[in-house]
Amino acid sequence: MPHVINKPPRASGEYRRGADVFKGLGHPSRLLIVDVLAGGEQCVAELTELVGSDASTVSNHLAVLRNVGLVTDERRGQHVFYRLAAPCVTKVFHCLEELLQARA
Amino acid sequence: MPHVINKPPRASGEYRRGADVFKGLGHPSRLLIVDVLAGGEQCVAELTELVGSDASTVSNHLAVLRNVGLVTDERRGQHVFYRLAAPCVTKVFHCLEELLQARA
DNA sequence: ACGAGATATGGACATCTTGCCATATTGCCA
DNA sequence: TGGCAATATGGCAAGATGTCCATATCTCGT
Repeated sequence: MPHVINKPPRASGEYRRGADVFKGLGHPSRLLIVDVLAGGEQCVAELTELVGSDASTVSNHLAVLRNVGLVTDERRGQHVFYRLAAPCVTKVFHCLEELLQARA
Repeated sequence: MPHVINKPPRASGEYRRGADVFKGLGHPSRLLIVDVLAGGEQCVAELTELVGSDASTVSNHLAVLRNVGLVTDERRGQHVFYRLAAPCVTKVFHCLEELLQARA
């Protein structure tokens, strides 16, 4: 994304796709989910427990994350397991930590 | 943020603050602005030109970015210059690029 | 094939977000 | 000081989002 590397600002379409990814991370519950998944895959039941919201709500959040490509799902038996689609998300968290730190 | 490093999932308050930062990046115009700022500070007039929206709209976007701590502003003469609050944001962009790549 | 547990989906409602307009505010310069 | 250019702010209407409930779908064990 950075035009630091590729001089001219990107086409608006790219910004929209990129913004959608960040929008996916822009909700406390989804951020919690992604943080948990950074530690390894989890089934929906477990995630629902951790988030503490209605199962349908969590399912919706997972759909959001799936739609923007942040996570992938795999059914095994009667459970569906979610995992991060790209391990790189972990690095994004480090950056976020830096940011929050800097602001304080 | 990652509980990969600091085992237990963080307090909900932290997730809210973190989510707010991502929410700040979760809009095409704001992402464009941040991308431009990654190349160096710019005044509002220039950013307004690049975004192509009403000046008040751009001003609002800048306020959002400022409120979550992503950018800082400095008045010099009749212009207000914005710059990234943390250079680390550039790294986040690299991660985003990786993500978009992986999904394609 | 049936019943139960686990997820997903669709509807309804409240809330937040976005964009533009009109209107302040601020700083420069004549 | 008056006026102009650059930003910011408040208000409003349209659209997007978040949450829950009810219901559908899928998988397994019996």
